[in-house]
This record gives sequence, C-alpha cells and structure tokens, in this order.
Amino acid sequence: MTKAPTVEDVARAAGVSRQTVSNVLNSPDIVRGPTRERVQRAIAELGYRPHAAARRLRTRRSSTIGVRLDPYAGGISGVVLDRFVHALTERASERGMRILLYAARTPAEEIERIGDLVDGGEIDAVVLTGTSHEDTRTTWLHERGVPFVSFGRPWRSDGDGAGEHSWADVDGAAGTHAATRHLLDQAGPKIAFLGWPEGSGTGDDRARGWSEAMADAGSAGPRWHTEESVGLARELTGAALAADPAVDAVVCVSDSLAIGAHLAATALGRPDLPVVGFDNTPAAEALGISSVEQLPEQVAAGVLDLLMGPTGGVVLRSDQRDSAEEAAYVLVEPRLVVRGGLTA
Amino acid sequence: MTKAPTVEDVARAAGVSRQTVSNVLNSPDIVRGPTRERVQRAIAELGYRPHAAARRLRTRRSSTIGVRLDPYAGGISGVVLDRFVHALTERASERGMRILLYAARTPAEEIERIGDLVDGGEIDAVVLTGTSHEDTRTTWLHERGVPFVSFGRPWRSDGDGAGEHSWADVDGAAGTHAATRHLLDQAGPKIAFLGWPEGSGTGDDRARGWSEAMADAGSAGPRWHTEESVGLARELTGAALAADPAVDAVVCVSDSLAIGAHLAATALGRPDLPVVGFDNTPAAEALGISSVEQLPEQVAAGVLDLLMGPTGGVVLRSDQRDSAEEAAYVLVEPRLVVRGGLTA
DNA sequence: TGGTGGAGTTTGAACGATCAAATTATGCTG
DNA sequence: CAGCATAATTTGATCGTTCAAACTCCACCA
Repeated sequence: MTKAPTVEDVARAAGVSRQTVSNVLNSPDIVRGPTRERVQRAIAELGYRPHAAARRLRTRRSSTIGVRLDPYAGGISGVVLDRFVHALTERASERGMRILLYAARTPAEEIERIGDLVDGGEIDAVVLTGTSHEDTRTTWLHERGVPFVSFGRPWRSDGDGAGEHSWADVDGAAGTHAATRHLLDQAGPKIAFLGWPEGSGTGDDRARGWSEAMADAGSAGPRWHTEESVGLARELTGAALAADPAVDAVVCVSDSLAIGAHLAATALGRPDLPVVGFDNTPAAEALGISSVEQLPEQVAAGVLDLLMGPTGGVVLRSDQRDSAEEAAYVLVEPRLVVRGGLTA
Repeated sequence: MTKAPTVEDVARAAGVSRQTVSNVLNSPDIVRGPTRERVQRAIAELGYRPHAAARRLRTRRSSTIGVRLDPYAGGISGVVLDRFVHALTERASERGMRILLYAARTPAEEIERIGDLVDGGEIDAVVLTGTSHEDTRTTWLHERGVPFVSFGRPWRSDGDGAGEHSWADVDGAAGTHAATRHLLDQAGPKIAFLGWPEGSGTGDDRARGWSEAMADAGSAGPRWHTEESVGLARELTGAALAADPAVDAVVCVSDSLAIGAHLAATALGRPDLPVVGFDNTPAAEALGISSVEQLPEQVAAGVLDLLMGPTGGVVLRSDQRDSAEEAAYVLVEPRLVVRGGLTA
C-alpha cells in the first residue's frame, strides 16, 4: 500500500517501454505475442490498474454517461425508470462504461448541470428521460454537439412520430393491442379503455393500440378518461360500470388506473372482471392484476446501441452515428403478463 | 466552440497567473478583493469551467461516491433504495459531489469493481447497501483504507447493535412501536404482529418495537411469521384470523405482508380491520393502507455527514473521521403515515 | 535606514496516461 | 545478400490542473 504502480513501473518490470504497456491495454493486437504475455504477467504481479483521471485527461474521453434521476414523485410510477437505470448500469459496465447520476429540478438547471459535466470532461454523453417535442434540452444538446439519446419518443404536435434525434422507447400501442386481443379472446367483445386525458403522447399511443385492436375485431367499447389517480379511477369506473354493466373487461393506461378499476369492480360485486394495467408494477403484481410489462432492460440495451453502435466501447460522435438523414431509434415491444387474479 | 478555455486563458485575460486563478476557485479568501473580482469576471466572460480530469489527476481526489445499484429483485421492495439513491444524488450535488453507479452480482464481484474504481481514481468513497456482520466487503474496505458508510446496520450475531464501521439506518423498532401505539389507541388492545421468520436483523428489530409497545401497554397479541410474499401472508392471516377473530389490528413487517393481511381480512368480511405496513410503498398508498415511512432522504443526509463531516465538501480519511474509538452512526426515526382505508 | 515578517502573487514541477513521430527489428523479394 | 516495406517498439511532448517553493511588495519597528 506504498504507492499505486504506474504504467512506468509495469514497463520496467516487463523490460519494455511505457507505450508498449499502454498498447497491451488498449490495442493488444498490435503487440507481439510474447511481449504481450510478459507485460500481462507484470500487470498481474504488480496489481496494476490504470488511473482513469490520467487517461481521461489525455484522451479527452471519460467513458461515462450521465443520467438524470427524476425527483421521486411518489405514486405508482417510477419503477420503470429505476429498472431502466439499473439495466443501463449493468449493460454499460459490460461495455466498459460508467453511469454518473445528476439531479435537476428544472430543464434550465438540467442544462446547466450537463454543461458542467460535459465541459468538465465528466461525461461523454447523456441519456434523457421524459422528452417532449421542442424540448429546450434537446436543442441545446444539439447545438453543443453533445451525444445523447432519449428514453421516450419526442412526441410531435404535428403527428409525425419520428423525431430529429435518436431515441429508444416502448411500443405502447403494441402493448395495449396485445392486451385487448387477449381480453377479446378470453372475456368478451365489449372491452372498455380507461385512459388519461387526451393530449399526452404516451397516453394517446396506448389508446390507439386498444382502438385498433377493437376495430380489427369489429368490436366496440366505451372510452373513459381520468387523471393518474387510484381514487379517481375508482369513482369513474364505478359510475360507468354501474351505468353500463355489459362491459366485459377493461384495458387501462396504467397500473394505478387498473387498480382503481379493479377496486370499483370488486365493490360492485364483480371481483373477477378482467382488468389489464400498464407497467407491471409491484402493486399490480401484489393484487394479481394482469399488466403490460415495459422491459426497460431492452430499452437500456437499445440506448447503448444508439450511442455506441452495436458492439463498440466508445461513444460515437454525431457525425459517426448514422449515415441516413433521419435519426435512429429503437422501439421495444412490451410483454403482456397475464395473472389469474387473487380469487383464482 | 473552438476549444474550451483553460485556467491559462483565464489568467491571461485577467492579467494574473495560473495559480491565482486556481486560488480564486479553491480558496478565494487568500486572494485580494480586486484581483478576485477581475478573475471572476474573466471566468464569466470566457465561460471557463475547470476540467475535472486534470484536477483529479493532480489532487488525487475525484469528488465522486460509488453506489451499487441492486439487481431489480421484483416484488414490492426497492422503492426505499431508489428514493435513497435519488436523495443521495441531490444532497451530494449540493456538496459538490457526484454519484457513480456500479453493478455487481456477488460480493466478490463487488469487491473487484470497487477496487477498479478506487485504484483508478474514479471514486473517493463507497456507500454500501445491505450489509451484514462479518461482511467480506466491509473487512476488505477496512484493509484497503477505503472510506465507506453503509445504509443499514451491521447486525451482529452477538447481539450488540453497534458495528465496527459507520452506518446510517432507519430505526425500525421505533416505527413499529409508533404503529402499535397508534393501533392500541384507535383499534383495541389485541394487536397481532405479522413478521418474517426470525433471524433477520431488520425483521427482529421491527418485531421488537411491537412487543415493547405491547408490553408497555400491558397488552398481548399473537405473532405470526411468513416469508415476504403477498400470497403467503394472505393465506396465513386468513387462517389465523379465522381461528382467532378477536384480533383488533395487525402490525406488519412490510407492505407486502400488510397487503396480504388486508386482502385476507377483506375476504373474511372485515375490510376495515386496521393494518399497518412498512416502507410506505406506492402499493400501500394505492390501497389506502397505513404504513411506516422510512424517510430515506434523511438517511442519505446522514450518510454524507458521516463521510464528509457536517459541512465539508471533501471525503474524510478514516483517521480524520471520529476521535472516539467507536464508529459513528445515524439512526433516523421513521414516520407513521395513517390512511383511512378505501372505504372511508 | 535597513531589516523583518507576512500577505499576495508567480514560477517550475508534477500527477499518469496516450498521441505522434522517430527508431529499430523483421520479413520478403529479386 | 542488398534493398525495401512493414511490423514492432521507443522517445519526447502533451493534456489542465494544483502543489511547493520562490519571489515581490509593502507596512512596521528598532
């Protein structure tokens, strides 16, 4: 524990020069076999580990990706983002990358933070969450030439789903489509949709999956709207279900609303009314409610592919990214998790 | 966007030397007022930001703390840890520190990871989660002289609650104690405890709060045990409640078990049986179940105090930490969140 | 007047790695 | 076996900052 060995010490021990040691570490293929082995043995014996700060200073690369951790909002969401961050950490680690967290309360503060981190050489790229069209952050990142990918599509007001930057997201419509088809098979033709007020990209996308599946089946059902709240969902569904008892099942835009719907149905003496939520949160699991699972692990893998290419270990500059004009994207198909309900 | 300005550029612009600029940044008090202002103006005009890698290389400090993100286990837990990590990020940011994530599947792998990060100068300290007594990680960290604090007490088999290293934790016994007293006031004298199998430090600690509160009140109630599972808790509680209907309320070691107990009570026609969980997860919130909230934000603040002192901006070496022989700790009192239940 | 001390500032060196260019070793061809 | 191209390795310079020591300036006092 006297002093950490440097590349110089390793070189001396192996009877080679600094640069050869560096080559063994960074491009082993250009070093001759016997030399390489000698160096590797010396590295192992001395317990040498490269000093990241020195490397960063010279190469101007940090091999680190910044991620903002959203303030804990309470409520039922958040799990997806946490799983995403975890998966990102694991996947990044496999590629020799690290994940640095930062906190920010406003977009302006986030820009300031990212500026510090990028200019300070702390991070090479950023993963944004919760982007919208004409997001101040994305335009700023573009101007500054900072590589970034967002988790979530840049929903555009003009209807075109594709954005001007790379993104990875979950195909919400495919999820509700699958859920609706499942219920059409198992429960009956009259499937209701319980969604958020119109205008949110994510919510409208999920509603679309339901309406398309219904149209394909030549079926029809009511569409209800409410804010993200168990209590509100319970009241709304209770009233709607009492007024229209012919509803065979409910597809919901979120687990919170699904729980509300389930509680309402139970209160009306229909505990077995099939309900499907979205996000597959622990709460849905605990209550035995079916849900569409987002697979944030695959989104994380997609984000890294977009930033670093399918196999590389380095963040690509924007001009190395994609030959096409349009930005690349990854759309992950979610998975329906079917549960029997607690009475089963 | 030609090239980022360095301390040299600022110095030239302000008509001073490199070192003076450095002093303005790191110890402004030793620079004369007018000079300081001139330098600060130059910094602002040029948009200078220090290059972290160079600073790290010279000072051998990274101002970064490593945190392992536990693999997503599924189930209802995890929220506490996620809130903790978020709070840690915010608080660390206020002190000029950053949080770096790493992933590891086994203690051995974690040690390897930490070794890389520490020797590479990527992190100055580590925050461990889920420590046990005679943890391989803690002994290794001690040997290597790596500053660290754990979230969670090092539970000792010999009964002494204090460990040999610093830690911050939530006072589980105080939480269940408060919950039990609340139920004694509101529900009746016969309060059951639904806990995990004996032997887990956390679980036994929470059980103790209940039994002490009961003893203080001269009251008594059954104690049930089961694994962390909504289904198992439901079955067990259902059977026990049917056999012993005089139970007035149930204090549970976790929200999962509380949900199971609530469902069992509802099935037996007693939806209003007071049940209190632990962790105040979104699932408990969604179902209107009371719960003990851990306040991970305060734990995060405690962790940083232990690592850096109450006000400092630098991680302290172990010999600077605490004058006393015994390691310091922070014990956070949790908060009981009372909910009316969904029927209210 | 000339030394003393200290606050304020500057200068040279160092942190540990990689890049770019120079040098030496190796293999191949005619 | 000379001549040459290419592979393998070495050398000097550099990234941007802070440390340690030297230096300048000025007030103060004997």
